[in-house]
Amino acid sequence: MTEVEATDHLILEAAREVFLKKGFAGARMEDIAKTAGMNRALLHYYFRSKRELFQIVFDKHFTELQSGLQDILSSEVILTEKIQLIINFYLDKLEANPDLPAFIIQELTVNPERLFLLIKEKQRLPGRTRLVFEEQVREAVRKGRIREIDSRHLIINILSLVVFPYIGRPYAKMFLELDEPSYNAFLKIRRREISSFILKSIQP
Amino acid sequence: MTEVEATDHLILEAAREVFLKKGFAGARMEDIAKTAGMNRALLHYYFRSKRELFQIVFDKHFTELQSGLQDILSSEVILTEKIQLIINFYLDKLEANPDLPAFIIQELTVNPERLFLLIKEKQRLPGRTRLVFEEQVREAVRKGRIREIDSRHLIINILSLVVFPYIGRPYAKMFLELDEPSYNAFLKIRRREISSFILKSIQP
DNA sequence: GTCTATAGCTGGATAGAC
DNA sequence: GTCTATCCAGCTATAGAC
Repeated sequence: MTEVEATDHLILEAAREVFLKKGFAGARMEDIAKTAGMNRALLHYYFRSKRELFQIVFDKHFTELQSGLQDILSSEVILTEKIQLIINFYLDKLEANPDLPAFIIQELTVNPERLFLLIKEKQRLPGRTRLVFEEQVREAVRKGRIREIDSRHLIINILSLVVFPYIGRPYAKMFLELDEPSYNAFLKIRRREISSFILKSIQP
Repeated sequence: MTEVEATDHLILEAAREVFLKKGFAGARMEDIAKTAGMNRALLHYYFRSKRELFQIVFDKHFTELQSGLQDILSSEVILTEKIQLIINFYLDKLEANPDLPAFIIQELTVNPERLFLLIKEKQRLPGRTRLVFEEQVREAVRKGRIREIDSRHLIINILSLVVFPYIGRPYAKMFLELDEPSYNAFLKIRRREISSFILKSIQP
C-alpha cells in the first residue's frame, strides 16, 4: 500500500465511523478530519467534497448488504435453511455495525433516486433473484411443506423482524426499560427467537 | 378560537407537514413559513425558535402513539384480540401519516435523552402496562392457549412487522420493484397478512 | 401583528505559504 | 502533502419601521 493509498484508507475509515453515527447531514467534515488525525483542508485535498466521501462509504455498505442478500436468495438450498441463512447473514452484519440500518434508511429516504443508479450500475436487478425465491416458495406451498404465503410478504417479514430492533433501538430500549448491555443481551437471544417465530408461522 | 389561536394552529399544521417530511435538520423555517402563508419573522414572533416548534409537534405525535399503545396493552381483552387491536391502531395511524415512524425514530436516534423527559412528564412509565401484558402472555402460555414465548419479543415482533414497511419504504419499493400506488396496495393487503403471520406463530 | 433588512453563526470549500 | 487563513453560502434569529 503506497502512502497515498494509506491516507485514503485512513480517511475512509474515519468517514465510515462518523457518517454511520451521524448520517450525512449530521456529520461534520471537522469530525472526520479529527478522527483521521488531520485538518479539513487535507480531507478536501484527498476527496473533493463531503458528498463524494459519503457516496463511497454508502455505496460500499449498501452493495455489500444487498449482494449478500441476493446471493442467498438465489442460492440452491432448501427454503427453511435459506431463511436461516438470511437471518444469520443480516444479524452478523448488524451486530458488527448497529448503526447500519438507520444510516442506509435515512439516506434512501432523503435521496431515493440514488438507489436506481446504484442498482443499474451494479447490473444486478433484484427482480431476477426475487423470482427464483418466489418460485421456491410457490413450490414449497404446492408440496404442502409450508402454508400458503406470498413470498413478498415473507421476505419483508424476515427483514422487519431482523432490522427493526436496530433502527428502533432507542424506542425499544425505553419501552423495555433496558440499558445498553441488557438490550444487547436481549438482541443476542433474539436471534433464536426470530427463527422459531418465522418457521412456526409458515408451518403448513 | 381567537385570531392568535388560529395563527398558532395554522403554524403548527405547517410545521407538522414540513417536519414530518424533512425531519428537524432537513426542515427550513422558510418552508414552514411559506406553507403557513407568512414569512420567517412572524414564525419567530409566535414561536421563539425552531427547536420549540419542533418539540411541540414531536411530543404531540409521540405521546399520541405511545399512550394509544399503552391503553391497548393494559385493556382487558383476550390476547389474540389485543394483538389485533395493536396492529389496527398502528396501521390506521401509519396509513394517515406514512412518514411518522421515520420522523420519530430519527429524532430519538439523534436525541435519545428527550425520551426520558417526555415519559417522566407524562407520569406514565411503560413498565406498569408492560407488566400487565407480560402476565397475560404468561397466563395464556400456562393455559396452553399459545406456545411458550417471551412477551417482550412478541411485542417487538408486532411492532417490527407493522412499522418496518413504512420506515423501510424506499428500500422495499426498490426491492419489490413496485411504484408508489402498487406499494400502497401491497401495504393494504399486508394488514391481514401480518395478523395471520403473528397468530400462526404463537399457536400452541 | 406583520413586514424588510440584517446580524451572526455554522460549516463546506479554496487560496496560498511552506 | 500538509498547514493556516479566509471566503462564502445557507440558515436561524432579531431589530426596527409601519
